[in-house]
Amino acid sequence: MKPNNKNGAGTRAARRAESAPVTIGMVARAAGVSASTISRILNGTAVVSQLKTLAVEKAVAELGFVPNPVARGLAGGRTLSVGVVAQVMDSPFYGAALRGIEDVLDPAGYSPLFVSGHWDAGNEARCIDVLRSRRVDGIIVLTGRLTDQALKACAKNVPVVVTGRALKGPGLFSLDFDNFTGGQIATEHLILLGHRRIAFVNGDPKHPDASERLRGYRAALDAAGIAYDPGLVVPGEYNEVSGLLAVNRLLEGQQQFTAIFAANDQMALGAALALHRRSLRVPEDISLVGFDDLPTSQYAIPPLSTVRHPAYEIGRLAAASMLQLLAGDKPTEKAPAPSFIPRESTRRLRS
Amino acid sequence: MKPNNKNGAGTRAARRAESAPVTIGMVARAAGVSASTISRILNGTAVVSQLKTLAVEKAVAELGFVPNPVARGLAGGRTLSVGVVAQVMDSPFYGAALRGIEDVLDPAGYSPLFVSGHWDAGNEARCIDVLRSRRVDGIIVLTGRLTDQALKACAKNVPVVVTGRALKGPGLFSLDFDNFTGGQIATEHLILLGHRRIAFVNGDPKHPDASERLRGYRAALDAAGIAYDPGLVVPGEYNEVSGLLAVNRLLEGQQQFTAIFAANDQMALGAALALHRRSLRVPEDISLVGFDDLPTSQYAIPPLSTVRHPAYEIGRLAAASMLQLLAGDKPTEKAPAPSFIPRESTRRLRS
DNA sequence: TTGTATGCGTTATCAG
DNA sequence: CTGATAACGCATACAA
Repeated sequence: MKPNNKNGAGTRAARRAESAPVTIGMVARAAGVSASTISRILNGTAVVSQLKTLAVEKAVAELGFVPNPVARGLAGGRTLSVGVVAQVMDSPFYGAALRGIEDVLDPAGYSPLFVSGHWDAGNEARCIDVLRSRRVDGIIVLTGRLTDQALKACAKNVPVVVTGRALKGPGLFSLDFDNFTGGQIATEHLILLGHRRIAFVNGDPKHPDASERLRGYRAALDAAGIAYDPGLVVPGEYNEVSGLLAVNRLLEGQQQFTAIFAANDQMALGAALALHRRSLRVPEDISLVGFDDLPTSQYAIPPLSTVRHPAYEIGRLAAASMLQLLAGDKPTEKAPAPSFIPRESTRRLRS
Repeated sequence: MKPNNKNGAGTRAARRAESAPVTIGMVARAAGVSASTISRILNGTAVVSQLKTLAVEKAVAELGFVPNPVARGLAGGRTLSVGVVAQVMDSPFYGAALRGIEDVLDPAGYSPLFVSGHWDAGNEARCIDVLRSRRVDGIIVLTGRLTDQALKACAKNVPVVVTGRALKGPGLFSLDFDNFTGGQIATEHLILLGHRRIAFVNGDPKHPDASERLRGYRAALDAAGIAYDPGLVVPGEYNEVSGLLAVNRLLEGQQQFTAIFAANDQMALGAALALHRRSLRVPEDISLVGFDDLPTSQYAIPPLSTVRHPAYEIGRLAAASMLQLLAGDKPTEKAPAPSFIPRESTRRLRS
């Protein structure tokens, strides 16, 4: 009989006092089986007799055994964690997506590991390294700036789900929101209300979304036979202050316009304030539409007409796809189509 | 010469193709030293000769060796990760705090592991179990609903930093924002402007913050010799719609008031919309102040006067405190004092 | 100062 | 179907 060190309190283990770090070995002894059997039962790796299964389940329950994910990660390669590369944690848009991801991953027993890329390809690459070093089972990239190539390379080693682009491949799944159509329907809405001089506040050109939304804007203009006027397109950076500045520039440039389409809600809100400062009323004097439908947009004054970009839902779908990939299945999720949410910031052009 | 299995592609390792999972052993061979030495150099556990140190550093750089946190966690007990119990990922307030935490933890080599408690004590307890099972080195709890006792118990096993309450102890540090004073200065501001009928939109009573802010409101009233009128205090839930509803209730209740103090900005924004719907202008007819100073509040129409509650900064401080705790030091950080940010939603009562 | 042996808690491999 | 036994990659006590 070999000496069993059941006395606990080993050198290092002692640090983590009482709080019962029950190990698989303890369960094994309690149930009168080997550790391998426990592992097999818990993971469904092989069939074991009813008898032992019951005994083990009982022991597990009584001792309150919880497998150590760290050890599990080292031994088996699975850590039951998936990395999420977001860009900025505190953007209302990403926040919702993260919640969606968490809501799906959690019930499946997976933990998300969030890291921020800060809209920088190099930084995103570093994030991926961190995640991989932590042995995440999969990586979700929320609309990053990494090259398609980098993503494909990454997918060779670990399942990848990416939003904001179309890019399928082995171990790689993408969920692409249709920003083009989004930009189009927003513009069409304004055109339908009689507007012809429609300004566009562009998003950060570094974001792939932005150019698509602009393309949609131009397509709608084209379809309505309205000439594209570059003077009506002003740059922005997807935040409130840039929307405010953009409208100031527009106004100072003596541009004539009756409506503004901002490439996201945050800029639209900034634009609204700029108009307010000049005593221009929305929508009486100027119609305004945004993009994203942030939770706060419906409480803006006036409530903002916008294109719904369901971040929470996209987060859920991305996580669900990852779960499929992890299970060895081929994901079939599809990003929801954009839809227009008319509220009170737009109105028919007075003729 | 023992057979060195340098051929790579072992049974399981094969799965993670190429992408160089450089191990400490490979560096050891390359540098001509033992693995222990590498470990010692990387962790500063012991003094090693300049010569070997240089050789190792060179090998590490050339091979691009990155210690595997998983293995490190199993062996040493440290995972270089700290758990963060937030409540709702997509609240603008928590978003900022999370960013602050990440910004401090990341340079220190620690990864945050975010989990959402959803304002439920039971759920928070479960979150802590998850975090502990993942062997995080420390836990940051952002204003949860756990009992002080539960927190103290937890701190026995792992360092804990908690915001939103005063609760020091061994391995336990707290960062308490002064909500009382915050409520007080907001109310004082309105009183100074000549307002005496000041409505208060309360926060979710389940949040500890809310009652403190209310207490501050009452204290300011008292100090100014204004009688407290329960009819002017209406319940809210810390979100926009509840602020809107609260004001509706106030208006329908035929209450007379010239100013509103909402216990957070989100409710203040909802309140603003409710007033707008009734054609009551802010601040001409009603003055409005919020609490938190969300990034969007300065772009509200009109820009919202509010109490600054620096979420990002608090996140940073919490993370910094955790780093101290982890280093064996006693944290000395202190939550910033609340300050009032006058903007355009308040004005002197016309006499 | 440095290398060797051992262990961390699981999973995977291989005999039975 | 089941139990030893060997990894997993690193940190540490121990010996040198």
